[in-house]
Amino acid sequence: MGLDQYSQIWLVDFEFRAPEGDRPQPVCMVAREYRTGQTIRWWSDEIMSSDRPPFDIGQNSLFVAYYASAELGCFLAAGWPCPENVLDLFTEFRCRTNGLYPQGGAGLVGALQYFGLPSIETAQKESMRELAMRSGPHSPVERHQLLDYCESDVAALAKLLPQMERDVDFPRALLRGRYMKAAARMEWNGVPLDSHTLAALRDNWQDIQEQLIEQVDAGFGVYEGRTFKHDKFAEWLQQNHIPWPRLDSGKLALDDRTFRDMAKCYPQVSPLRELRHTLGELRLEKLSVGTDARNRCLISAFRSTTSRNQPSNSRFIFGPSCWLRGLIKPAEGQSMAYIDWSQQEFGIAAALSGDQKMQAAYLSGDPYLTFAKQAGAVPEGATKQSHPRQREQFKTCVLAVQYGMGEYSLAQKLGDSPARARELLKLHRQTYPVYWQWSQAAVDHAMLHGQLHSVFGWQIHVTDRSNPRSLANFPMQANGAEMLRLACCYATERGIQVCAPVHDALLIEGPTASIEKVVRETQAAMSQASRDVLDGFELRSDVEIVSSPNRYMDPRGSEMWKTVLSILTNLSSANPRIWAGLPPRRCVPVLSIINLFI
DNA sequence: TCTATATCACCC
DNA sequence: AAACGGGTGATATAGA
Repeated sequence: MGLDQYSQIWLVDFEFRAPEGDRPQPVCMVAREYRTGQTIRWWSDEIMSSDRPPFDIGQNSLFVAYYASAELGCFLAAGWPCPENVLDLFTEFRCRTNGLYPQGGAGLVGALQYFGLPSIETAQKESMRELAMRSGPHSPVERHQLLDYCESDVAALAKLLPQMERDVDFPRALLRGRYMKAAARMEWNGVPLDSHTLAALRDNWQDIQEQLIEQVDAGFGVYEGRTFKHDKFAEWLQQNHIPWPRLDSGKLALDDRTFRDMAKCYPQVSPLRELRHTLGELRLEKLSVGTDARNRCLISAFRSTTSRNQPSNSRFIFGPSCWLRGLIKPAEGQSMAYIDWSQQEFGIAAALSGDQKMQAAYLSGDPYLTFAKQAGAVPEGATKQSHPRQREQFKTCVLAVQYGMGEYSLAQKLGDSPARARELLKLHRQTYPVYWQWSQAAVDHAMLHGQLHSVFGWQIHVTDRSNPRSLANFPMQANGAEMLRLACCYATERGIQVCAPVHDALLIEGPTASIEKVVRETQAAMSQASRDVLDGFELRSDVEIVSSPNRYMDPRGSEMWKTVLSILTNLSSANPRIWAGLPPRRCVPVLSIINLFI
């Protein structure tokens, strides 16, 4: 298996405009056949007027690109069918060098540098990219320049491929390439948002902040504009004779936990705590929203060391605090569903370790309570309702084990004694000895062989800087990422409108009339993906459906959503132009809103 | 005045 | 020595 199985190998690069949040607009494309050197240069008019690419994309051809989801996004923009076989050299470079942190990064320039190949200057690259991004027509000279630049990237691919070919793990590389097609499709779809409310929040963001600060800070005087000043707070503490914990660095400890603990003895700091919390949550300026009111951003496939997607937290709607997900809203006649695997990492650990008791716990439907039963901590007949506290503790313990948490951290998390944490961890070890052996064996293998890999070949190189807890967690997280990718492939290939992947979940969309059927199909895709990764072991999934005109709401964020929206309502009653679509309401003093959620 | 670092907060 | 895996990003202060 290798390049020789293909009759044609096309190296392809596009230049395109990608206005914030909008779909890519191809500017030009260069494609070169690897062996013959036949080169095709197309400008956007040729791209957009053709219903297929000017080269073969069938079974016997290989499509090669660097970060293929971008090229495939241009395919979608042109209305072209996607290539059968995709080899993405970015992904393969990431896989090959994962954990080694190559000097020049994982971009095309970095990869060339890694192999000692010459590349064009980063500065020149920047200026060309700007030229491509520029709106408006390009002169013939500019066209020529851009096509030359585009071709230089294709030439770089032609130099990179022979360097990388020998180490490309072929069938598996194509599986990763296949995901790039799904990624392009999801980036193309995006997540529908309530642009009206988003605009209102954005427009009034400063006012909301200022009003909140004005009301609360009157009693403190620790803000300067919208900035919380450490030394002013120190002054206030001194005046009020409140001793405050400090960090090792000597600075005041200002995290929410400290505030919470201190509020127990000094309740007068509570309003400040709530204010800081609320202000810290208001981040929506950089959310990337297209002219069609859909949230779109780069999924950044294979960015993290475990091969997870890593979209920008500020641009992606699932990045910021979960109350902002209230902005997710299906268009008229449409429904959406958030479908996530139930206890995915626990299930992966159970399946891959072969620990029968752990598998039984997973299959019971409530792994946490079953763990408690297996450990003899609760009676056989215990339920979520009868033993909520016990269940919560065993749940926390399970999650802690997956992250390699020690007894002291677990004790903190539990709000219980280190002795209790030690006991829980011991119970886990006693109940699931096969899992613990398997986990230790993985870490040993990593240390001995200097690498660790997932079932479909995503690998990490182990260095002396590698953290044993990271290595222990790698099998769960990396195989979870494999599973998600497979599910995205299956779902998008079946024509399901996948809006976004969220690590252990898919957000999908469909007509309300058929949403239940689409959900079933997606769940089937996710089940299939779990069986494929876990050698037949099937993971369940949970579904949350929301239909127009309702909005998506994460229960954890619903209070916050209400609070912010009532402030907005309050502002709009003072100035109706702020939010024209809203019915008039009685004026609610801002302070009462804050008190309400203290 | 600009940049680097530390700290904090959030996501799965 | 630290003791929670994988991340991104905002903010405030210190330092150049």
